[in-house]
Amino acid sequence: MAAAETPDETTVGLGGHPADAAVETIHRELTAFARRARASAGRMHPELSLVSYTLLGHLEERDGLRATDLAAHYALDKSTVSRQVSALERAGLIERRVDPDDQRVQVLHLTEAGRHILGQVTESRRAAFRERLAGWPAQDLIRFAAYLERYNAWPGGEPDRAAPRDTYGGRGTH
Amino acid sequence: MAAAETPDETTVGLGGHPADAAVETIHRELTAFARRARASAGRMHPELSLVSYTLLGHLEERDGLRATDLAAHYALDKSTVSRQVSALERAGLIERRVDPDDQRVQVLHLTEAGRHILGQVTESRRAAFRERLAGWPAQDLIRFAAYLERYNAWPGGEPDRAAPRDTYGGRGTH
DNA sequence: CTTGCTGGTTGCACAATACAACTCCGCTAC
DNA sequence: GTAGCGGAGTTGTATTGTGCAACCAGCAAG
Repeated sequence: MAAAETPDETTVGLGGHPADAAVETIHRELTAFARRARASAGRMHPELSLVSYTLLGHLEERDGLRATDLAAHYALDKSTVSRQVSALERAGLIERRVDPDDQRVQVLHLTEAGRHILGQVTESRRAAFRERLAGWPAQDLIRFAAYLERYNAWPGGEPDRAAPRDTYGGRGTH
Repeated sequence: MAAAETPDETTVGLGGHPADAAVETIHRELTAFARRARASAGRMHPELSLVSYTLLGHLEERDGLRATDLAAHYALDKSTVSRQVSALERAGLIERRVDPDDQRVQVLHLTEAGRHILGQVTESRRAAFRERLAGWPAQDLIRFAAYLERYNAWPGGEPDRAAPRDTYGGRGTH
């Protein structure tokens, strides 16, 4: 799957090639998707914003993360995460516990309620996705999923813990 | 989390099958992407927010759209579009002209400045995407692009003009 | 002309976010 | 030890995108 070869920038680097158009399309479609994701997510579950949902989902996968981890993972400011986490805690969906090894650190855990809500939301979100993907051949689904994973896994894209994240030239104003 | 999988497989596949996992992955990855798109876009081009960029891009493709069209297309509230359009106009990137056939309607056009800026932003955004997609075989790029298009083209998803948008049925009075 | 619909704008509220200043804590150097 | 540095979180402040509701302005029927 790696397809590490194809070093030929020629494939993706030159204007006018089908591949170039593809990049353009990917760019546009992904952006369009992003534009809507938030809106629809909000409509579906007023209870859980897209952010909250995402954070919660992340916690479900890896219990015991620190706020900083989440911030790094999503390229969010710590303050944002802090507030989101506070909200989540206030809502009783997660718990913050001080790491015995390092008093500065707060380890985050999903509560039962959190797990429950997350389950519901995931279920209905998944249903929507499934509906949307109905009719797709399994083969395509698998490939699509793989592409997305590959895309998101780009180094610098998801600096999971201790990551440089110079992807975007650091602090911007690029 | 594919634990309690309700096997309504008729849709995309059979519970617990690779296809189902794929849907799950698509769901997760797409969401993760959405979470970041905005942030990175903002960092890259303070000049043009993701929304503005998107709207502008849309106008480039189809000159002479109405604000309502954009709203429907992106599932945004008309007020939001109205404000964005105003901003864009204030910035001299687009022009609003009254439709001679219907005085209520404002037809939107890109100005030269708008086209120019859009070109720049598109170029650098494309560069980023291209960098990220470098090394992908052309075949994969094309397929990926096609998948995304197919995904976004879902009937309820992009109600171009006259949109029922009952996709997400519930009007979560937020 | 009155009613009703559609496109658009404005007032208001709110959520998400960034940035900066600050507190706490742990670690290292003196 | 104490001082100072750096990392984790929190809080203050401002900005932006957003939706909803109320509103105004044309068009189309009756």
